[in-house]
Amino acid sequence: MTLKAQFDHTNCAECPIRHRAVCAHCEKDELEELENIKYYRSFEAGQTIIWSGDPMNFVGSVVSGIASLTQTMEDGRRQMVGLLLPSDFVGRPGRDNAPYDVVATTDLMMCCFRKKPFEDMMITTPHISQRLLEMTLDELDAAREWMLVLGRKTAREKIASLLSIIARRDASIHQAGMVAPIVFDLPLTREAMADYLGLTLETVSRQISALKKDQVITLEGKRHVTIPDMGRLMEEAGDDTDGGFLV
Amino acid sequence: MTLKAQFDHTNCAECPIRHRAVCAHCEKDELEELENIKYYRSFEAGQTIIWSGDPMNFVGSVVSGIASLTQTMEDGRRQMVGLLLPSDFVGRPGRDNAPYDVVATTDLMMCCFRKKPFEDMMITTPHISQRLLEMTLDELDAAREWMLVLGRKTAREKIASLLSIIARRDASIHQAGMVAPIVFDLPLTREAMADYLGLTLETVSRQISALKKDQVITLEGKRHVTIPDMGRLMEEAGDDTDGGFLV
DNA sequence: AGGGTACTTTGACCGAAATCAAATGGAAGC
DNA sequence: GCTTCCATTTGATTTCGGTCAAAGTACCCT
Repeated sequence: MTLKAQFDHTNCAECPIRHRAVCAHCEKDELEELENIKYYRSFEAGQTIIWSGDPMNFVGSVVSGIASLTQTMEDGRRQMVGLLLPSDFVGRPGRDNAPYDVVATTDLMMCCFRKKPFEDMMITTPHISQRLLEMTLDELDAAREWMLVLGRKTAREKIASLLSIIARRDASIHQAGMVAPIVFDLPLTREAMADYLGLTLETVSRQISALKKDQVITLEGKRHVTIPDMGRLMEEAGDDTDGGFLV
Repeated sequence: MTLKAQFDHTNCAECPIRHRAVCAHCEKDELEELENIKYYRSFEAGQTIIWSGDPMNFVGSVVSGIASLTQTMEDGRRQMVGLLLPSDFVGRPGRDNAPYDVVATTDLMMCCFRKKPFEDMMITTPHISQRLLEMTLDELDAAREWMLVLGRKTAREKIASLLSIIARRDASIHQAGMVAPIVFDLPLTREAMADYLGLTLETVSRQISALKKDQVITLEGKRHVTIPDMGRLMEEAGDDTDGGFLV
């Protein structure tokens, strides 16, 4: 595993998520302590990392790639309840069993800590729990935003909302402004988008076709998206467009 | 205000939410410090406590009554994104403006702290931020459960889910088992239930009538509900019924 | 008692998204 | 090149919940 070997030699100081992850507030000495208990794990696209109900013996951060949290009903209906991007945290200190399936949506690299040592460190290192609190509050806000999407938006608005979320994230990573056209690759299949938005994959496909026809977006292939006018997309999403950026 | 006077003299030791609220982990001395900066505020049913976008200069705990967090789109579509019960925390340390409307659903008593002193105390008192982290993680779980309801459940299942949530909460407060019939009053109007579940109030009304006809529930008046068989209700909610209690 | 007002129920009809079904496209393997 | 396997698109039809409309009910308030 070249990938794994490469990461084994990475130290925290040059970690790409150093300033955003659960370790963001840590001092040098705290970071060294974390460094002693961390280990990297890689997963392939499609691989289930943790099954709902299984014991969780580690927690960790997404370093690269995308993972999703999904709930499934007995009859097979599925709802994605979390989309985990680089720097996002997986697992809950103090909990033994996973409440959701965690699935690698793309190839994925995670920085893991065995749960017990991490929990011990949380008690002695307020910087970690403070950062985890910030991140959890942000996730709660995102979940509530998402509840509005699920509960009240039309299929077209749902698709536009998802696209604008991905576009904004991409723009923030690439430091680009919102003026020029935004270009990105969809990291999700139509089915995953449907699970995210509480739709069927057919409806997702139809609404993407409709947005394309109406020139809100442009598609090259199935996944490569161009947003010529971000303001237009946000109107389609039903989001408040005046004033500026949300959150 | 007899109510207010009564609460002014309450000390934390005899507070009904002492062991569940953000102060739950505090030691005696920490509690005294909190006591110095706390003040009570009461609100009437229907009163808006905070408008979305307004500056928030306090945070606090619900002592009694129910409040709700609601998001509203420009065209008036509304989605409830949080239901705040006694001991739940309102506000986010480190944030200046409210992201949602906070409305008193019933008459409400809150234990408030001005934001700045509370934030200062959070830094010096890990017990507070640790407890707030626990509570926020619980809220995040609840929000994700709710996302499954909003995204994938039918109208009938949504109503049954809401009833079972309220019934379980009531049962936990009254220490009652799940064997005997459960009886409670709905703390929400049909419209508030619709806002909670992403439905219209007409659909809520119809589905409640249907559950009544099928003897899943019994109604006296519009609000007084009896659940003869909790297992049956949870089946109707589409929840895993085998094994036992969720969460 | 009467008359608001707010909440709730019920009915008729419509439409957006689900369901069922088939075709198309694209990448991997042989 | 051809086949296989997925992901995706598109079409036809159905259905659940929304919309519009009208009553019904309970609780205030003089």
